[in-house]
Amino acid sequence: MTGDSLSQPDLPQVSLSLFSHGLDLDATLTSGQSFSWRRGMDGRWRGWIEGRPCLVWSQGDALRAVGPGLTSAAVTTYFGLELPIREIFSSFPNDPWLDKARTFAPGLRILRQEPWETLCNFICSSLKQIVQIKQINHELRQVFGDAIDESLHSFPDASRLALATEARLRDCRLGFRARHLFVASQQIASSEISLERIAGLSTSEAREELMRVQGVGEKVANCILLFAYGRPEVFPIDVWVERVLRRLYFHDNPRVKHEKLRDFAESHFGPYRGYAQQFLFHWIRHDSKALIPEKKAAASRPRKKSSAPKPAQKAG
DNA sequence: ACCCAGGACTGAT
DNA sequence: ATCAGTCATGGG
Repeated sequence: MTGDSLSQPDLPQVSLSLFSHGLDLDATLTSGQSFSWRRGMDGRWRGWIEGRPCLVWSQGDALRAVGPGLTSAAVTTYFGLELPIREIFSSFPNDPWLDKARTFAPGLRILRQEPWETLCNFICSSLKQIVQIKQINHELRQVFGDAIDESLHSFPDASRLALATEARLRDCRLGFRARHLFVASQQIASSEISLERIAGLSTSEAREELMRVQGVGEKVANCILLFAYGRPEVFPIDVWVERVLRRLYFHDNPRVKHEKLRDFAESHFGPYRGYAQQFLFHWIRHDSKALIPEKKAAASRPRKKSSAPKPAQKAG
């Protein structure tokens, strides 16, 4: 079980120290975009960058990373350290809710992950909690991945999962998602759909192509575009984000349709609305005071600022 | 026991 | 084109 089937060539250990630009690892790695990082007792995170195992942690203003074959370019791209975060923030609208969300975790960033694993993670995300998606990711690695050591396994590629059976996938707690993941693996392994080609398409074309994959609808496609293909303008609306939009932005219109929420987000949150979405998502899931019951919310809703987000005047 | 979870697919209108 | 029903499973 050790040694002969290692997928990792024997690369030299690399230790990096990069300027973190305010990156908050804890917020970023617990914000429901990646599912393979685990925090050790020492607060350091063990996970994967470009298919290689590594250890990352914050040290003052530095982001430290250690792992075999690691490059500063890989770490920089993965954590989005090259992106103009000040410009992203200044592009946000004047919006008290978004301000609260951003203040709650200003170091939250959007990762640029591998498309295949991200595709699998979000196919498995349907009606699953984040802790369960992490469990499924771990299970898929243990059962189908290559062993780096006893408890560390790479994520299986599409051709590997395509050789499995739906029943064996189902054993990884996948439930009804087993068929989706199985068919998706075959679609990718057979090159019926090319994840590499999608990188060169426009966002709308890429979304259309991703939705040809079994188990990928609009929301999952948007998550893949945002968290793997670096498209900051997509705004995934899951049950939590929909809840925020309804309660905080459309309080006066309880029957507003999903389509209207999508159109509002497109026009309201600016060109980096994917980041706005992620701040809102992380805020409502981790701040117990973010979403309070409706009647109290109405009482404590900010009123002073006249430039508050328009709560969708009159559903047209 | 009950409700919910980073939804997608299907078949009936 | 919209719309309810259905799909497994585990956490709280």
